[in-house]
Amino acid sequence: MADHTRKKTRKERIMDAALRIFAEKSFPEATISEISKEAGVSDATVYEYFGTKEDLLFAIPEKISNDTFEESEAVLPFIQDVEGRLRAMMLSYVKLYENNPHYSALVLLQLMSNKRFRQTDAHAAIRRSAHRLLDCIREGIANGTFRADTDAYLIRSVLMGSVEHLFIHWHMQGMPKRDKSMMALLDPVLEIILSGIRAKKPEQEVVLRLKVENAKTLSRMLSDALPEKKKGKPSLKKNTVK
Amino acid sequence: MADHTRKKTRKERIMDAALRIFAEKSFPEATISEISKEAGVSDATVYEYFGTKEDLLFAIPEKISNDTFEESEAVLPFIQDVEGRLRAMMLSYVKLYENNPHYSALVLLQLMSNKRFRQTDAHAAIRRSAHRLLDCIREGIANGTFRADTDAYLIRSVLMGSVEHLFIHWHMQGMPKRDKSMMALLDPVLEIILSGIRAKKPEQEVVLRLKVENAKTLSRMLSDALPEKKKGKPSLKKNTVK
Amino acid sequence: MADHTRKKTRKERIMDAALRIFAEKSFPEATISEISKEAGVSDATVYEYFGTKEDLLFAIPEKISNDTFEESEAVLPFIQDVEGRLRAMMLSYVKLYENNPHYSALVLLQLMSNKRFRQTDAHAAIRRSAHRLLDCIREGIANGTFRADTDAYLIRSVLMGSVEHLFIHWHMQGMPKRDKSMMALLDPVLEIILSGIRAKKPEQEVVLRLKVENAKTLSRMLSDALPEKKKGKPSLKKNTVK
Amino acid sequence: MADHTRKKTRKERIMDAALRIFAEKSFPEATISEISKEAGVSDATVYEYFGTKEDLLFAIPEKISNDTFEESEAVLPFIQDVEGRLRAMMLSYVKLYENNPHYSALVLLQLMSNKRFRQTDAHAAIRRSAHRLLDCIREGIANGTFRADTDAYLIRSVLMGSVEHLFIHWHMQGMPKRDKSMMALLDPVLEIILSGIRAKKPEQEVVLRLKVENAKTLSRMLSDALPEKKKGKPSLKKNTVK
DNA sequence: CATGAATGAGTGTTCATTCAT
DNA sequence: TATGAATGAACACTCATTCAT
Repeated sequence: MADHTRKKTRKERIMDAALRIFAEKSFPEATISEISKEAGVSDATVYEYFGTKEDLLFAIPEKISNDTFEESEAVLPFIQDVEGRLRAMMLSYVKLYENNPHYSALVLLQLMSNKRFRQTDAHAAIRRSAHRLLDCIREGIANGTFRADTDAYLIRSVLMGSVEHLFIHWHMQGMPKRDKSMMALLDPVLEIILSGIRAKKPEQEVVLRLKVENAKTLSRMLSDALPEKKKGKPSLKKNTVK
Repeated sequence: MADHTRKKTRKERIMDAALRIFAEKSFPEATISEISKEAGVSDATVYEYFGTKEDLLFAIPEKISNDTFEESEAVLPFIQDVEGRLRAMMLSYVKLYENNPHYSALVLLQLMSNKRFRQTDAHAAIRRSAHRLLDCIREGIANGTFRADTDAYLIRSVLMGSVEHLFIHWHMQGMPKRDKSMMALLDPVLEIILSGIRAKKPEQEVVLRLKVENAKTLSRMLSDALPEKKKGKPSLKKNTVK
Repeated sequence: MADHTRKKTRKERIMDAALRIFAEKSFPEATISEISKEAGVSDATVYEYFGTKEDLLFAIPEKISNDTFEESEAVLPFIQDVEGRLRAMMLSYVKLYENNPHYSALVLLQLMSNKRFRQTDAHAAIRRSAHRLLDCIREGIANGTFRADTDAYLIRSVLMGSVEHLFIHWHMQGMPKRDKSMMALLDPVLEIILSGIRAKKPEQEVVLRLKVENAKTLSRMLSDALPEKKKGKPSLKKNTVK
Repeated sequence: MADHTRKKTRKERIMDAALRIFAEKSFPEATISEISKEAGVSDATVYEYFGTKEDLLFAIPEKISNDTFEESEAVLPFIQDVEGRLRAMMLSYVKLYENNPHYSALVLLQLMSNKRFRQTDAHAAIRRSAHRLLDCIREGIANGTFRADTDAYLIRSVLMGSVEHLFIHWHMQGMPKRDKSMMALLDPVLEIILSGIRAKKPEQEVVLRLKVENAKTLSRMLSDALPEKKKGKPSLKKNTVK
């Protein structure tokens, strides 16, 4: 923080260049000498700091993901309600991805499908973060925020899949500037998904949702209805689709 | 269909081999000579049929996606309701991905992030298919199936992102055999997402959700209420989360 | 044999160039591209024929040593006496080394001390040939040609060490033309070494080595000796030095 | 000698490390940084003392061979007989090679075939030592110890080639511990070679090797011979083999 | 059509060596 | 004197691609 102005070290310059070039050309098509040139060092210097081209690749998310997830974790204890925490976590993803487009391109388009990356500390940090999301959803199920029949894994997949898909397409369209930032998409997405799994609170719902257009008429209807239908069970529940 | 038993042509053998090898090793790590060996032809023969290694790569989804989407399109006219058509389209994705794991690995893990692939006929077919999905969602909005304030793009992203995420993870875990096939995941996912955007049909809702425990009491309550509140609008609708 | 005039194949040209360059500059200092240039092919063509720089290195003695030792083996059955066979074997070494100076430089100065070369078929051929030498010496000991107390291993070391040393020095002096060819050195060397281990054949030796200083005295001594010792065998054999 | 306990200087530590590593891995495969690490100094420090990797290589035999040959030279004046001096010189080789296996591996397996090494002071010392050997053999010829027709160069080659060959093979078998030390091989080798070139001392030979088949006949022959040939020197000398 | 044979172009990686501190 | 940091210069090896047969 204090050294914002400090001249970047060689190592940082190399990682910055590598991130940009790996993200834009893909790992196999990027060459060490292009990276070293952009960083203003020699090829050999890259190998001073990173033993291997792949080591350099993995060093990037290693640094970023650790920084990010530690940061976001710090905020969580201050948020009480499950949905709020869920939103905070998703927001940290979205912010990270939006503020570091090269990073998100790298992770979403290349690293996620790299087998060796999945054995990396960086990927472990990502997994840890995904696990917290899962735990949070489970807590929501346990405390009645979400319906008891919710499949926590599936919800997580829908949540992360949605965000990832939005970013992947954003990247594939060349990251167009949009009036709404990517972050503005988060709440609608969350609302769609969460509204699908929120536990219904029945009594309240009657109270809340009842909209009496004409009380007199209703009163009459009820009176009329009473003698005839003892067990007026106007059906349904039709909750499952089809 | 009719030629199931016919001996595969050279071209088909090459494409089959290429699909498997590209999917398993990634495009840059696959070599023409490995493919030609598996196909039982010479390197040079591969170049007889496909001008370039990349041409061969793109020829694969070209063929598959055209076949598939034409097939699935044929069914749609027979399905009247929007949700049914939506489900049919999603199902055709899921079936394709699950039945052709090499193909889904190739498309989801490699091609999606390939810039040149986006200028391909194969990608055009994929876009067309994605566009039909969008149209269907819009139709649902127009005909009142979905809420008027639904963001069709967002819904499509959530739908496809969920499915893609599920398949990507399935691949990255080595495509484990699961008791429920991937297809069984579709309905829960759809239900979560669609239930979040279905238009509430107010009258029905009153009818549907009202559960009158004691009609007499209610009747009395209403009578009591009448004189005081002419326009008894017991608040509510509180639809926004939190 | 019949195709002496035939144009050399690429493979042969590569091996020829490699032999010369490896011998003159040493294996690590030789480069593939120098070899390929001299052979008139591309670098990649070298790798068509030889998987590795080291494979190319080992392919050279592989070919030569097999050819040579089979050839020399063919003559041996026609030579009865042990010394003659020994000489024939040594001669085949010397001829090979002298007629293929690059080959002898390579083998004597570089390959002999190369650990991986010792696991090679070429080295197996060399070992086989060295073993025949040993067998021959042993046979000489068994049949009385050589003294019974001869250390066959040691003799072989002395024989081969002598020849190798002579060639190493010949090479290190830049292979000077000499009035006597290297082959002319073989017999003197053999004579020195073999004369050191030949079993003495008593009768002949008497004739040959007798030097009578004083015939009268001897005559008298003999006369005196006659009655007593019919078979005067004045012992001796005293063969060990010192 | 006096400074056995003194802490080794940087320079010595570097040379010790270099000797071991050059010998074990070969010069081209050894790296400066491995050497400097083993010596406990930095790469740059190596270059303080030795201008070049090759300079470091040549500095090692330079030091050792000077030390050794000066030492051995000191003893020679005390040995009168030629064979004794020859033996002393050969022994100093064998001792040096056996007590400093790294050194002998380096010299015999790598330096001997290095052209630039032959322009080195170290090689000059080796040549000087080889020259003394030659002088000694010549002296033996001159003073009648060795036969007049001995080829001094050839004898030296046989002597040194034998020792070198034995050591090379010892190294190539991984320097096995042997019941007889390498030094114990020297005398048998010397005996084989020298016995092949020793001048015959006639009297002893008569006494030792005389085998009289028929004393009477011999006696008569001698009597007959006496008047005619005062100094009957019956032929002989037939020294060349076959 | 099919292919064996050939190669141009390229890249990751290594290390001896330098030099400012 | 000692060295940490930096690099220039190489080199083995790979592979998509071509083309004569």
